[in-house]
Amino acid sequence: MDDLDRAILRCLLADGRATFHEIGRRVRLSPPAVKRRVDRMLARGEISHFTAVIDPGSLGWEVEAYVEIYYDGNVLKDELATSLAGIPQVVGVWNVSGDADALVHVMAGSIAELEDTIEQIRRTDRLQRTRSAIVLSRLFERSLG
Amino acid sequence: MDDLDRAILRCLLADGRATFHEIGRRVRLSPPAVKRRVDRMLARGEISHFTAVIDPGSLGWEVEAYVEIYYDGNVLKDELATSLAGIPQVVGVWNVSGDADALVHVMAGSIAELEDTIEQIRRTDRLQRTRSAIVLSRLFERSLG
DNA sequence: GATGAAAGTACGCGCAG
DNA sequence: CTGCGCGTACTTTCATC
Repeated sequence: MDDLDRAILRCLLADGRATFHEIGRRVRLSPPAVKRRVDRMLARGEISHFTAVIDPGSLGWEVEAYVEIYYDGNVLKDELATSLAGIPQVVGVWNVSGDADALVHVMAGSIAELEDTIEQIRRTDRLQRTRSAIVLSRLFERSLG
Repeated sequence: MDDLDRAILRCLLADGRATFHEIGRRVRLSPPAVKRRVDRMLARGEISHFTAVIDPGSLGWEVEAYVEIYYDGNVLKDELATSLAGIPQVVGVWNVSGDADALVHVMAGSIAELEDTIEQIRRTDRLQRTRSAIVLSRLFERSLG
């Protein structure tokens, strides 16, 4: 991972479908050289994969919330992951240090659906309480370059 | 946005560099038909753009935290966004309802850098206090399909 | 379907260890 | 002298009309 790789990465973060030709033009490298470096970054896991960034709103995901969960005693990571992965509205879960034990990212179509989802989260085994923050607006979001 | 569009979207979420041929093979559509639909989704803003998903760890971003911020009185969205956008470690900011006023997503190379970053966030105008949750592990993260 | 562009592959060269 | 990484040339596949 040198400066050239980082420059290629910046191009791919900005446009994940950029051609090797176009990237090569920007970083002054031939298309095959760019491909080799991209393949290497993929093999090393530096690039996980490529994806489309979608607008949640235009897909009907109007409500977003971050829900802290507090549990009673010890809960295994796998246990928690498995039970929460079964809820489609749960799009991310992180174990955290601090007051709460875990942070859950929820996307829902409506406030009612959010309520249902939190209700479902609360049914998780040994879950003590939750503390929610509903997203009012995204101020900004950027990819790490 | 019909089922066919959603099927195409699923392909692009799984592989943002998939060719129109490959997508067409999966959804039983000709490559030009796929392209027209993708272009339409881009034009409508349903697909925002394409990008590479990178592994934060292999790029040196070893520490991740969510920082709630509480401010004193009213703070304008633009004001907050502008001042926090100046901190490179701040990768996302959302205004939220609940106890806190905003939620800040922070990525840092080390605990020391995280400390510095929180210190910087605290220097934001009219900021009263912060409450941090350091991410211990990602249990899972998925894209909304 | 046809054409032009990009991806993928093979081979040889130059440079650093 | 070996390994790595680039570029050129060529074939296959894809995009676009």
